[in-house]
This record gives sequence, C-alpha cells and structure tokens, in this order.
Amino acid sequence: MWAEIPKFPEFSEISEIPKISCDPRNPAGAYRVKNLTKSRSEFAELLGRTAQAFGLTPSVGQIYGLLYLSVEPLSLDEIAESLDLSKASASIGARQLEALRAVQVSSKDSDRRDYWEARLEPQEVLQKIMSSVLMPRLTNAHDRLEGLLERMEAEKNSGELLGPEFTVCQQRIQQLITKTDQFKTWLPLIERMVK
Amino acid sequence: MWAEIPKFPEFSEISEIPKISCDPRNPAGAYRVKNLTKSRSEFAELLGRTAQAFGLTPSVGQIYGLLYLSVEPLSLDEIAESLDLSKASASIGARQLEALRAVQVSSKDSDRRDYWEARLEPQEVLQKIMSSVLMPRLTNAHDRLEGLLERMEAEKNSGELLGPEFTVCQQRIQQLITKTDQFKTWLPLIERMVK
DNA sequence: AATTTGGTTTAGAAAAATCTTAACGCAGCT
DNA sequence: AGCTGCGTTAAGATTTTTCTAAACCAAATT
Repeated sequence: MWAEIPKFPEFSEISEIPKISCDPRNPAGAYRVKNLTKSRSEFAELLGRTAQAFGLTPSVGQIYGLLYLSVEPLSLDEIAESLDLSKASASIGARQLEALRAVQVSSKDSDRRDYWEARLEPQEVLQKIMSSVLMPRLTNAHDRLEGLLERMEAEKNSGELLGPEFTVCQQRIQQLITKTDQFKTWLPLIERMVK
Repeated sequence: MWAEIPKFPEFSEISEIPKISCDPRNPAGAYRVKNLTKSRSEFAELLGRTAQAFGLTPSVGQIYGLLYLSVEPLSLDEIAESLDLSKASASIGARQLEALRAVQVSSKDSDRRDYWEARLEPQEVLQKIMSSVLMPRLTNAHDRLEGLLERMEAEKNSGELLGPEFTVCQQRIQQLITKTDQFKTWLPLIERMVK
C-alpha cells in the first residue's frame, strides 16, 4: 500500500507488465483473467511492494492484489499465468495468504482444482498478522532481552563488564523491556482502532 | 526488537561475534569498545534483525544497538571496529540513524573526529519514522490508488474493462483508499499512545 | 604547498532473499 | 493397472539487497 522507503538508493522499477493470455477452455469466460488490464496489474505490483513492508514477499502481495480485484475465484494456474509467476510460487504464496486469513480456498465439485479468492475483511487480516507475527516477535524480543540481562550480570561478576557500564546497560535494557511490554498491551487496542 | 518472521524458510543464524580489540592509543580507556562483551554484541545483533522489520538494514540496527548500550559517544572507527563493519557502512548507517533522530553527533574540540551517541527518547524516533517513512508511504499509496481509479474508468470506457468488473474494482479500491485515509488520521494517535 | 587524517562516495563483490525448474505424490479417470 | 492433472516440495538459478575496498574530498597540520 505504500511506496518504497526513502531507503536512499532508489528501487529499481518493477513495473514490467505481466503477460495476459486467455485460456480458451475456460468456461466462465467473460470476467476472467484475460481481462487483467494494465491498471489491475499495476495494482498487483503496488501490493507486491507493500507486502515487503509486512515482511512478505512481493509475489505474495501480487497474488493478493490480483485476487482482491477479482470478481470470481481463480485457480492456481490462472494466478500464475496472470502474474507471470511459476505455479510453485503461486502455490506457496496462496498458502501463506491463507495462513494470514487474507484469502480462502474453495472447490467446485465439477472441478478438481482449488479456487482462491480474497477475503475482504481487512481487520481480520490485521488481527492475524498481529497475533501470528507481531506478538510472537514481541514475546521473543522480551525473552531475549531478559536473557541478556542475566548474562550481563554474569559478565559483571566475572569482571568482564565494569560496574558503571553495567549499570547503564542494565537500565537501558530494562527500559526497553518495559516499552516492549507496554506495546504488547496496546496492540489489541490499536487493532480495534483500525478495524 | 523482534525475532524473524515466521517467514517459513528459517533465517540463517547470524550470531557470529564481532572481533573486539582495544586501540592502545585510545585515551578514554576504561569504558571503551574493547569492553564489548558477548552480551553487548548479541544485543547489537538482535537490533540488527529488528531493523529489518522497519525497512532498515541490519548494519543500521547493529550500530544503534552498539550506541544504545554505550556509556560514551563513539567515533566512526570505533563503531566500525566493534561491529566488524567497514567504515563506509558505519558512516552511512550512522547518518541514516541521524536522519531518524535515533542518534546524534557531537565533536570534541581536541579531536577532529565525530562522536556518535544514541538518543534515548524512543518516542522521537517513532515520530520521525512515522512522519518520514509511514506518512509519505501512505500518501503515495493514496495517490497511486486514485490514479488507478481514473485509469480504470478510462479502461471501462474503452471497453477493455467490462462493466460489472469495473464496478467491483472501483468499490474495492475505494474502500482501500478510505482505509488508508483513516489510518493516516490515526497515526498521530498511535504515536501518542506509544510515547 | 604537501601531508595526514577523517568522512563520504561509488563501483562492484558478497550475501541473502526470492523465484523457478523439475521431480514427486496423490486423486480420479480410462 | 496405467495415465493425467493438480498441488506441493526441494535444489539450485536468478535477482535483489547489503556491504566493502578504494578512490576522493576537505580540513587541519607540518
């Protein structure tokens, strides 16, 4: 959803447009992938970059972008073809999105394929990201910091770390731990706000 | 501040410990970089990973981690040596941190070198990140989405995009724009919360 | 004026992340 | 049973990002 960071060296432009072709066997016809217009592929590209800001790969974002603007569910092959991705990437990406509750699979009984579509409730995605990505990270951070505190104490006792230095380190790490904990309690609140 | 994402392929362990050596010419002596203990370099490493979550490079995070636990300001050379980085990286990283107001430079008049130290007011860093990274991104996203809407209209008129499809796309993009705008108004609030 | 020292820039090397090819396994079909 | 078509997995190629070495500039010193 955002452009690249002012990360100093400019990003290379990835605006290459995916090839679009129509599968003649496709019965649903009219609203299909063949209609992937320039603006739709641009949208996919935009989401591809956005994904990186959430620690996801570009292809995952592209896939979500494609599905988000798709009237009907799409099969893996359609996804792969529309975005000019390998089927493998499409598969992995779709599964990741599923894990984040950003998309859902369904199957038609006439057809052995899986069909993917975007879920449109962004707050759920957000919740999932918070609970399955952010929270674990914060917890992990907390634990590592606590561990560090202990180890520093040991280092002080062994004389590796001088007294005054230790005091400062201890204070600052402690402050960080506090902040992390605070943030953890706020997450659900933020979550609710953004709903 | 967090561990790696459940990004599926495990990260490679980057826990190689930087070489620590003492510069005998260093007059300040006692509390210096030579005292970079195992726990301090681990801390730097932790922040190196955390940085990536904010779209910064590991070295930037490491540098901040080093300075954050440093009793006295450090010179570029000291930074580079402690973290086993090139001076170039140290320089670029320190400047980036400065731009984010995460660190500040000072100079002693006896000495031509720059001395760097961490700023300890995390809310300021956060503010800066929000205003200089998040906001521009959101604005950019908004603009690109608006542009897309226009272009889609054109595509509809030229017949490239069918009516029903267009309606759906328009709705969904519009929803996204609304969300983005909402989020923009909430940012300052979140900022204040986290202070 | 020439030299030294500290910081920055840049071109390209190294490392890391992402994606693809190819092989696999498993259903359903002939 | 053998074939086909779909999704997944694993190894390795490609692309991208990150870092470094070396050249460079500018200020202070000889």
